[in-house]
Amino acid sequence: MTQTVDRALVILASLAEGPASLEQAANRIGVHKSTAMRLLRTLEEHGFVHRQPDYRYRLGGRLFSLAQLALESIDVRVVAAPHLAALNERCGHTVHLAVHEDGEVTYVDKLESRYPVRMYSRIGKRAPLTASAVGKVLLADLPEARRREVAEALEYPAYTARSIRTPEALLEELAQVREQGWAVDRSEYEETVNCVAVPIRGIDGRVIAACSISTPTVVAPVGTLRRLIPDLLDTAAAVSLEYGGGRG
Amino acid sequence: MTQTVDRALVILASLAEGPASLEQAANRIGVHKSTAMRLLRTLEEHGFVHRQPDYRYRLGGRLFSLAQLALESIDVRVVAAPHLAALNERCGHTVHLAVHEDGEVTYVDKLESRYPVRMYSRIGKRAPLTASAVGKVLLADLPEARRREVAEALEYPAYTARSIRTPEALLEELAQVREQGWAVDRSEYEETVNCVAVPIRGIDGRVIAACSISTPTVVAPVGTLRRLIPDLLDTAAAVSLEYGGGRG
DNA sequence: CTCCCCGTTGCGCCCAGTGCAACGGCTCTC
DNA sequence: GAGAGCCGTTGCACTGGGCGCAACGGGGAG
Repeated sequence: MTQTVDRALVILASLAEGPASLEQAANRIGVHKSTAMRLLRTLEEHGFVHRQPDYRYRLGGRLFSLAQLALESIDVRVVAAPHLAALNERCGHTVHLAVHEDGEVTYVDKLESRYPVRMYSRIGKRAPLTASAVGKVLLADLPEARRREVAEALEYPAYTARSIRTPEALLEELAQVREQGWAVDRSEYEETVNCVAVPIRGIDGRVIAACSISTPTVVAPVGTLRRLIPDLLDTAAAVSLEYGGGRG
Repeated sequence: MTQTVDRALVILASLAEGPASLEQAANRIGVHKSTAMRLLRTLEEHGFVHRQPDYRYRLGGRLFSLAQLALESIDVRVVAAPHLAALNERCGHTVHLAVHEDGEVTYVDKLESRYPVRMYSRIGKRAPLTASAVGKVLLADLPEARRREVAEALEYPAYTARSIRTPEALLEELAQVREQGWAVDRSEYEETVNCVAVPIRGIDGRVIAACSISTPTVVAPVGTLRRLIPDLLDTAAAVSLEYGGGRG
């Protein structure tokens, strides 16, 4: 679109192949060296390229700080919304989007079931990490040490007869979740609700959110819910991909 | 320097504060929204910004791939050279710059001692990881698991009477190196040579190279060498800082 | 000392980037 | 349901700024 910016970005990308002198850089994008110099100077002023003592240019530290900030500033909800809507359209059940926040699960988005019997929840509602499918998915991705630390610190109330009651049991289940790539909640929080969840991953591969389908036990037994996992996984994959900007 | 590129980079940096609509972005840098749009489009074509489903712009995945590539393409030698020269000027001893390569240490730069009795070495020379101060520094930064793995795989020849002979002894010493931030070699490779080394860190904090001062034992005992450590640490810090592009 | 290489700078041309204004799809309101 | 307002998009004419050229200068090699 705009020629100048276009050239500047091409020259920046070309530096990814390795440091270059002024003339090399100019040749790479086919412009006069004076033009390349002005572009590189501007990039340098902003820290996107760095000048080595031998006068060659290389990629600069600003790229790192920006990449770091980008990870934090991205809003998952917006990216996920249409995909969740499509999933909800297909299966008709309650769909949730949740993130890990202060030792609890927070539901940041929700689409209502089309079935007459619905489970209660709302956006902003919080749930225990120990007794929800989304909680397990979010915990399972933590590094081994941190996972153990969190598991030890959590409380394990008996929400139902099936609730997980010990750190050991939780860690064992998390290992399984890591392996199979999805988690299930069989009436572990509310007696009448089952749930399956899958991870949504950020650009760096880390889990940033979890996406789930929840159903009252009277509407769908766990077996029925399991058959929805492929669709759920596809949805999460689509969100992860788009969230990554297609590149990365 | 060039107005267009300058504006594009400012708009890019402003997105680090969070996603923005077209008008917000235009206001942030004080240009007409049509101008901002052209800039953002160009940035988008190159993947530096990404458009969310709600039409807002956020930082794009290209930043991550570039940041990744930058880590690999940076040439430590060029950045370190003047600092090493200054260090050599001050202390008069042999100064080395070394990196970890294929299970050995490779000296990538060297400045000669001003003393008549000199140790032998040259750029490109390789040395064992187990019996050199630079080797210990480079090993000490590896993650725990990888460190143990490498330690197990290495050989432990008796270069001298003081050479480290077992993985256990090496790992114990590496723990100390991690703690104190520098490593020493007391005639462990060559009977007549002592050496102290410190790490040079990349933008991500990982050790990318090691810098050392080596002396024949007849010129300086270990005690004398230890007094040079602060200067050595300052030198390494200066290199690390410049290597990071001043930002990051 | 001269030559050569490469980064730097001043200059004039003209193209490309800019701001304006009109368009259109969308949502909210009455 | 019509109107209003918001915001992204597009076509256009102007001119400012980006462009290539050519000359300068410093450092290294022969």
